[in-house]
Amino acid sequence: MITYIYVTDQLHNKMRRDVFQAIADPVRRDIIELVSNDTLTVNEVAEKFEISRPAISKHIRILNECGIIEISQKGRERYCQIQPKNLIPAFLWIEQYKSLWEDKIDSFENYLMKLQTKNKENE
Amino acid sequence: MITYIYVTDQLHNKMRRDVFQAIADPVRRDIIELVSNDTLTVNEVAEKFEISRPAISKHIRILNECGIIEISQKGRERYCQIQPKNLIPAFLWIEQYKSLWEDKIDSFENYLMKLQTKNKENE
DNA sequence: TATTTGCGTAACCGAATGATTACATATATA
DNA sequence: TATATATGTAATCATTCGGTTACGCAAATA
Repeated sequence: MITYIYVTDQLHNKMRRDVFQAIADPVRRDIIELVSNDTLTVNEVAEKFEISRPAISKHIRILNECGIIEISQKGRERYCQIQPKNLIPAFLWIEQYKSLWEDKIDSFENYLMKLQTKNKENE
Repeated sequence: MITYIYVTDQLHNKMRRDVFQAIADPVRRDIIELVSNDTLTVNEVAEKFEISRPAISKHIRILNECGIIEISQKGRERYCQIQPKNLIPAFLWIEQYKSLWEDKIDSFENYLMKLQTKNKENE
């Protein structure tokens, strides 16, 4: 499963742009959380953070470039809306290990159960 | 939900160590995939990649530091095993948006269904 | 029309990242 | 015991990242 691409910006920098890299930053995760409740303008998003508006602007651009945030311009305002389906690749990647951790938890529970049974036998 | 911590290494560098940052790197995702099937030594992991062994060693250290990979030393060999339950925080974070993308897909399906119904009426 | 507002972008900066090579060290083997 | 092997780590480097300030420009408003 290929989950990432490389893009080149105007200054010849190579950047990875994929969902995993997008959600790696805690600020961006907070932005996603914000716009998942409301459709907010860039400024409204920026107001919620301590860091500068241009910094938020950049984060939003990254989220937009990998499709997690959709932007609709209305006059001079840009409304940010979540596009949740673009989180699916990341979800699926992690989900493939779900059975593994469920097995481990299960066997741990079994271990605890056996322990309890043993203790009861000793009472 | 706090999903990350900052640690300081011996050279006074500050690094984020959390699951999201761990799985942000495609090489580390590939390592996770590898050791989810087999328990492999560090060298066996390194053999599967083009990059140098020390580079892989570092990646494994990062995965180990955030608990995704467990290491058991046997003689001079270090066996790497997946510890899948430490993927759960990332899984849960993404999963909270599942209902959103399911709603959107659902409404898209509804839209398609309505379209088909309309077409049938026109036949 | 002049001013304010919303927001992108350029230039810059320090720190983090990911790689490399060279080396150290403990364990296995001849 | 001498050598080979498995692996971590230090030093170093180029690149990327995430932030800042300064500025530009189009749209709204006075």
